[in-house]
Amino acid sequence: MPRTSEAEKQKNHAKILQAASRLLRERGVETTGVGDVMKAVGMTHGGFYRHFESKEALVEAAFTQAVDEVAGDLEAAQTDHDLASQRQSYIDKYLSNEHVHDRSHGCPLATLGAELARTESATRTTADETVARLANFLDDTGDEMNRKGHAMLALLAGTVLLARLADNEDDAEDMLESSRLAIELLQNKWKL
Amino acid sequence: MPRTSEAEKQKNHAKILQAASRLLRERGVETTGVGDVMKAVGMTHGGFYRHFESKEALVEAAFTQAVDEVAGDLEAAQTDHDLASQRQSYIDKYLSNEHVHDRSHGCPLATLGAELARTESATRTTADETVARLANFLDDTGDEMNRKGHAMLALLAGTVLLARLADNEDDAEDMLESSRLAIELLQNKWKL
DNA sequence: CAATTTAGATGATGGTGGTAATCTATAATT
DNA sequence: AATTATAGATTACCACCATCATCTAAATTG
Repeated sequence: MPRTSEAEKQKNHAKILQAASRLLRERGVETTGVGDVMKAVGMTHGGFYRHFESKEALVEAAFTQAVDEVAGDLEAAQTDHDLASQRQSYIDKYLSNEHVHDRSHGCPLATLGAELARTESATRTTADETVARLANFLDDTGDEMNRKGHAMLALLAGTVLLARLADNEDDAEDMLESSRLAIELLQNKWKL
Repeated sequence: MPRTSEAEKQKNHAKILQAASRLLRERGVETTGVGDVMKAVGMTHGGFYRHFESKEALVEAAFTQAVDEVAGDLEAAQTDHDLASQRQSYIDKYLSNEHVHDRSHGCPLATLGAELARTESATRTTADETVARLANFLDDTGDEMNRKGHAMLALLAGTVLLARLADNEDDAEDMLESSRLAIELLQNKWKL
């Protein structure tokens, strides 16, 4: 059957990346095999190394892809009409039931953060940069360190992390509501 | 060499649990093997199944152990003289550099939460209960759902999660300082 | 169109990890 | 003291996984 055209190769590359971006968030880095990813795109594991040098390279690319899916438009949106409403929309989506239940499309920091923190890979550095990007998107009115934005992001990520532990739908929802109130408080009463 | 006395077996059991509690937090569940744990206590993997029925049973016991190490005295302390200072001390320790850098003795929710959220194991339920315990320790003045306490815990866990991604000591410290300010705000300005 | 390159399939390799079987020396029991 | 039970060591087994070698059919090149 092989070989495929150059155009098709690029499509397949994108599909692998997409599948990885979702599967890694869904099942974690260590628990997702190269073969799983390839199977998800309808291919066998053999062709993988025509697309990526190693699993680690895939993880890095997929993480970046996940970040871009979730946050890629944020900076672009900052020149748009209503930045405040864009921020609020992001917060609302972050603190939604869908986000809690669908890891595969959610924030990669909440899902993979702990795993990445254990590594010295380039992916961890990417994750670190993502923290700054998101924090700056969430707020840029505070001090130079943007403490307000960082605190808001920590609250968001921590909320989803803990809400995903609940085996009860209502508990998860309470967790989200708690966080909404806290975010509001941070937004309105942050001094300096 | 075998066999050892009943008393020694119990000691070894405790040592295995302790090593697991630390190694799992340090390296994660999926990346820590039964053999690694046994090696850490100076034994070979063979004897493991005299102590635990499976790796999953070990994980559950070790997680509970980690929780008890970190939070076990909290409820007991609530009858003590100065609950408020005890809370503040807990928060200060949580938001410390040592906590960020020493995963092996830190809060298991921050380290293992994401991994546990993917499972349906008893350990996840334990983790869920731990959330409630800690939230109630952190605050009990609010509504019945204890939204304030839950928001505070989410902020704490999220902060440490993200601070551990920083490859720069100062960035991590800024993250912690941001969170301290936010905690203060939640403590003082939470309404209802 | 002939020659060459290569995307993806198949299968092998080496390593690891969880679990079970067996062994042995010592503790517990009678 | 003799017997029995068992903690921990050794070894084996099986499954999984990352990576590589090889094969092939089709795409690219000239």
